[in-house]
Amino acid sequence: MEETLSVIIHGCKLARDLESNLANLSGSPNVLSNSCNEIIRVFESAIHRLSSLMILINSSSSPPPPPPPPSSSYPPPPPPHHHHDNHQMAVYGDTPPEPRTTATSSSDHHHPKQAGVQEWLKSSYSQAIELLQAQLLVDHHKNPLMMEHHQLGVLETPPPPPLSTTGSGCHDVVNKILLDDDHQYLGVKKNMLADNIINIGDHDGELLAGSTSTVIRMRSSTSGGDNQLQRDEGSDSGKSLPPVQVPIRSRKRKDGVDKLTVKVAGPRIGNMEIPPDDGFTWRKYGQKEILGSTFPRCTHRNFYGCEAKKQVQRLDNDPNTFEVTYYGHHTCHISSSSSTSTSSAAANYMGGSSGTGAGAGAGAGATSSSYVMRDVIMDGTTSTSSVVELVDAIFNSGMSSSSNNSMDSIFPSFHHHHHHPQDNK
DNA sequence: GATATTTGACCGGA
DNA sequence: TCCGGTCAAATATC
Repeated sequence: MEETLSVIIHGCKLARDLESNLANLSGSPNVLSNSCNEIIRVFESAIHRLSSLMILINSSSSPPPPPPPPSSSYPPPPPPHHHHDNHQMAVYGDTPPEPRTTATSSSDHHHPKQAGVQEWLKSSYSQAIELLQAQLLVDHHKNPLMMEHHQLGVLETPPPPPLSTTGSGCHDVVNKILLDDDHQYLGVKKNMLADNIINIGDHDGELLAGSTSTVIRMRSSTSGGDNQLQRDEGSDSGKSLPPVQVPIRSRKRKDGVDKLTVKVAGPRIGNMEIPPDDGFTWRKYGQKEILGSTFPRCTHRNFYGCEAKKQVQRLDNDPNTFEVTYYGHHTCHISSSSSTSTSSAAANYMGGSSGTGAGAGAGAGATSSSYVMRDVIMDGTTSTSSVVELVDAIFNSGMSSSSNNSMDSIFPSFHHHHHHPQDNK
């Protein structure tokens, strides 16, 4: 029994560690995912031990032992629910509740704890992301520099090789994340990083990445100006961020909305004219020829009253790469059905998506985007949604292609909440 | 008909 | 004044 309790305690410890490092790991979705998996494994082990113990006790007609003490850090598992139900992670009570069904299954009743924990950790992915994002935002507000330090510290940044969109490089990054972040115990989940994700960084910053030097950067744009902090710890390990908070000046949108820029490799198959689907539903509302750019800049907005926007600019020097800049934050969880998505393995990145890229045919069907990446990073103080979603995107590289990638299946109700963009005006 | 994209025009910031 | 973001009517698709 003591051993079982120690397992439970270990699980609680892991959960607490995860909670305490949530902000720090916001840029390492793979680490988070593995942490969750580890926690699940630990508790599953505890459940199995307890089950065996109970069998022994029952066989000897002894009174059943008291239930294992619940984790003080993590709340009890949520009520039984359908696998695809989108319920909130109760542990992070600040996350807005999502619609959930009241469906219960017999299997859930058989192993409420196991099912609860697993469901909690596995089926609340989007919630976790949102949560993470909120947490990240809070911490980022507290100490932007430290956040960036964390972000950069997690990802080692070797000298960028020639820009490449091959997946192997991204996988290398994942490995680095796990190893460098001292979370080896979590293991390495390969093939998680979207191949399409080439770089995440400040819109005005230089390109940091190649496939093996992908960097997730968190930049602050709390104040205007271009004098933003340009630090790349990964590539220059000799530098260390000072423990003091230095004013960070970065470009801030005139309307005060922060932005997040990522570079996304275009699809390697299918229509290479459009960026991959980022998992959100976007509506293109503008296209502008930009001086000095070969390709026009497309502007997209999100539906559903969400204030998020994004701009998609194909790079002149690398037409297969799209620079996607996200503004604002998502207040929705909408996602396109990705019916036309090239769906790259790349994760669906931020909130919205879509697009059909320039020249794409219009039509309702076009709403599904082909951009592939989900939010990634926000470089602004008020930005809230992106970082997490980037994470989401990264993780979704493996998930998104699966049947449950369809956000529609997760948020079917959104189909009934379409709002014409004009409504938002 | 509903919904989404295209595209020229308008407007504001630098 | 130029550049770029947004608007909104026209157009396309389902």
